[in-house]
Order: sequence, then structure tokens, then C-alpha cells
Amino acid sequence: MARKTNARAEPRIPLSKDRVLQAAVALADEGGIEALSMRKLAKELGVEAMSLYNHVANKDEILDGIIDVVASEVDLPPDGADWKTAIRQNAISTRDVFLRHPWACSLSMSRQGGSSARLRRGDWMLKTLREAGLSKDLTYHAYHIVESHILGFTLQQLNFPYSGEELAGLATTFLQQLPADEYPDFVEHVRQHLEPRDGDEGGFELGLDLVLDSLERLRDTA
Amino acid sequence: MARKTNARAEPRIPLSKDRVLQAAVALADEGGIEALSMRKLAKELGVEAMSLYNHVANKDEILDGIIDVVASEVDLPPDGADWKTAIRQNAISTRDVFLRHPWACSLSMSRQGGSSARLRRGDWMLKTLREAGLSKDLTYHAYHIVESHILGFTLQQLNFPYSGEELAGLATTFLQQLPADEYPDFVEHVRQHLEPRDGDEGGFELGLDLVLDSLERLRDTA
DNA sequence: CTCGCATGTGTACGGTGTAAGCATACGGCG
DNA sequence: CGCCGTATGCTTACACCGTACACATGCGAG
Repeated sequence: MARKTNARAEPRIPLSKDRVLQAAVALADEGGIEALSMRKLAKELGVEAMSLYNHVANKDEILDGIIDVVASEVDLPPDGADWKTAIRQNAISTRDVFLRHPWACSLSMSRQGGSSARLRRGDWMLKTLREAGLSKDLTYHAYHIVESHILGFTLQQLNFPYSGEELAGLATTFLQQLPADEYPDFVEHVRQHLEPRDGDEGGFELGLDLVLDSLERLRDTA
Repeated sequence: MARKTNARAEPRIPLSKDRVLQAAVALADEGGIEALSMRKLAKELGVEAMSLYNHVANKDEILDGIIDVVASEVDLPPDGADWKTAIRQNAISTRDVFLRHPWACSLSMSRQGGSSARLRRGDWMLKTLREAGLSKDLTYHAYHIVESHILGFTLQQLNFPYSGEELAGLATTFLQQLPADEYPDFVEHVRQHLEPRDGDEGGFELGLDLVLDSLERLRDTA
């Protein structure tokens, strides 16, 4: 007979922080962040809940970890390119990543922990701004302004009832039950959301360019 | 003896949805949103947890309700004034309210429910933009861009380790434990955060004016 | 072989939101 | 005045959460 313990049937890949985080991201991706519990995560890995604690200190460490996993997915364009297009690319990449992991944007905004991938991105953006010739002070503010647009815009888009094809139906019912005479402009706005304009990259990039051009102007006049 | 039930000692103000929401806001203000549980809220009101369900359907309704309570605190400047200063005032007021209720900003971004005060504010801003002469399309985008800045910037500020006096000490330790040679620009940025610049209204209003001026320019050239 | 350590398990505790049934108090009716 | 339906509050109970703690088991080093 086979050796008693080394059950050949399943090679039993050992757990690891990496595997835990990977599974956590997958779980959050398909069920939302509220579906990510230690018990469900353990089950997903074929293990008991407490076993996870051999690889992570607590759930917070998992949350910080999965934020870092998604943060590591965003592109940091190489130096040398024009600063505005570099930041533009990074902003768009950041947005894409957050749309791919819809739970990550709000989670990322609600915890201040600086894990490596996030630090790397922040440092990259600051360096890019600084090397673009912005003053120390302007760089400081520009960073927050650009980040505000990226995070704020993406979060808004993620929280909208959804533009995904048939789910527009859901939005129309939402529309019908709000008093059109009392909030006419808001109703009009929601209606505009339902027009086919595949995503809101349009508005996102419009605002982004507004901000970047303004910063450039500020740099040149100051 | 006194009548048996009508215990004179405490007139027993009856519960009401309003009283529940008011207490919920107070609880969240002093303990953060995670301190807001049905049991604690009930205790605060001198009542048992399940009694709350006579006045609200579930906890979500409480969350939507307290968002509306804070939303009703923001100023909607009267018509007639210059659109940029009107929106400016509203933006600053919105930011102030969110700084007063630090839990409200992220909560407000993570639920799409349109309760009356929020709808009123959204409608007001859209109307203001439209009457400023922005095209339908530009109004649509401008709304999201302005909102992104307000919400994104405020959220960023709320999540920063804190600029409050001695808590700066906490931030300095945070600073010391991150590798200064690896992320030099980020370290510099955090250091700038610690300089006395009471709040970040500076950056907030700078970015806001950037956006508003750009929108005006776009209106006039299109 | 045996020991120690890393890893996974089982059980338990205090917390959460809330469903169901019971107790009580109040307002309108005879 | 007395009665009763309804609104309000209380009690108990359930499923789920994060995680502390004690224990079982496997593997590599001496």
C-alpha cells in the first residue's frame, strides 16, 4: 500500500501567504468584498479557517495584501516619455485595474497602509511630476489633485447602478421612481447615463486632461 | 402609589426614525462607522436592539438615513450668484460637512441610494452648471469631474495618518520606518504633509479652481 | 530514532444583523 | 367607564463573523 500519510491522490500544495492572497482576490472579484470571510476563504483553499493564521497575522493583513496585489497590476510607464502622457497612461491603467477589481477602489481609499506596490506607484507619480518641472509645492498639491480625479471618478463610476447592457433596465426603473418634476436636471443626468457611450472613459480622460493641462499652465506661469 | 406603568421618573420619549438616525449619527461621529451596531445604538437610546426595527426596516436603511442627515447639512447657495463661486461655496461646504463626519464620505461613495437631500444637491449642481451655459454634454461630464474632486480629495485627506498636532508624531514614526532611499519622493511628500499648513484647503481649492476655470474655458471655446 | 518546529484542526467566545413570538401600553370605540 | 386592536418594545434564537487557545500531525535536523 502507499505510504500512509503522503496521500498520493492530492499532492497537497502547501499553503502560503501568496496562495492565500491570490485566492482572496479571486473570492472578492466574484463575490464582492463582503463575500471575503476567513471561513469562505479557507474553504476555497480546501482548509480550515484557523489554518490561514499560520500565514497571515489577521484579516487586516489580508486586506492590505490584496490591495497590494491589485496595485502591482498597474503600469508605471518608463521614464523619458512626456510627463503628461506618462501620467495619463498610468491614470488609465489604474482605472482599468480598479474596474477589473470593483471592490479594490473603495478599499484602497479606506486604508492608509503603504505596502510596497502602492508606495512604488506614489513615488513614481511624484517623481514624474517633479521631473516635469513642477515646483516642490505644486508637486505636493498636484499629486493629490490627480489622485483625487482618478480615485474619485472611478469610484463614482463603480457605484453607478451600472451601464452594463440589460442592467440599464434596472436603472430605468430607478429612474421612473424618482420624481421627475422635482429633480428635473438630475433625471436628465441619469437619462444621459443610459445613452450608449460605452463606459465613461470620455469623461474620465476629459477631466484628466483638464487637470494636467492646468497644472502645466500653472507650472509655466508661476 | 403612582400609576403602575406610566413611570413618572422618565417620561419615556417615544422612539422615532428621526431619533434613531440622530443617535446613529452621534454614535458614528464619536466612534467611527464601525462602532455603529444595532445593539450599541439601541443601548444609546435606552432600548433593546430589536425595538429599532419598529422604525427602520434594517441597518441599510439606517446607513442611507444618516447619509441623508449629513447631506442635509451642506449649503446650496441661492441662484443668481456667479456659478463658479456658487459651486465653490457648495464644494467647500460639502467638504466641511465630510470633515465634521469623517465616516460619511466613504460611506456616501459606497452606496448609490438617492435619498432626498442627496438628490437635491445633485440636482442643484446640475442646474447650476446648465444655467452657467455649459452644453448638455459638458454638464454631464463636468458634474462627475467636480464631484470626483470633492469626494476624492476629501477622502484622501481623511485617510491620511492625520495632521492633528501631536498625531504628527505618529506620522513621523510612520515616516521613519519606510525606506527613504527607495522611495525618496514619497518620503519627501509625507514630510511636506507634516509641515504646518493647517488643513489642506489650499490644495483643495487650488484643484477646484483649476477644474472650474478649465470648464469655463471649455464652455467658451466649444 | 527522536526531538522540535511548522503547519493544519477543533472548539469556543464574544460580537454582528435580524427573524419570530410574546408582553405591554395607548387611542378610539361601545 | 370598559374593551380591544394596534403600535411599540422585549426576549429568545439563529447563522455568521474574526480569532484565541489547545491539540494533532507531518517533516527535517541532530
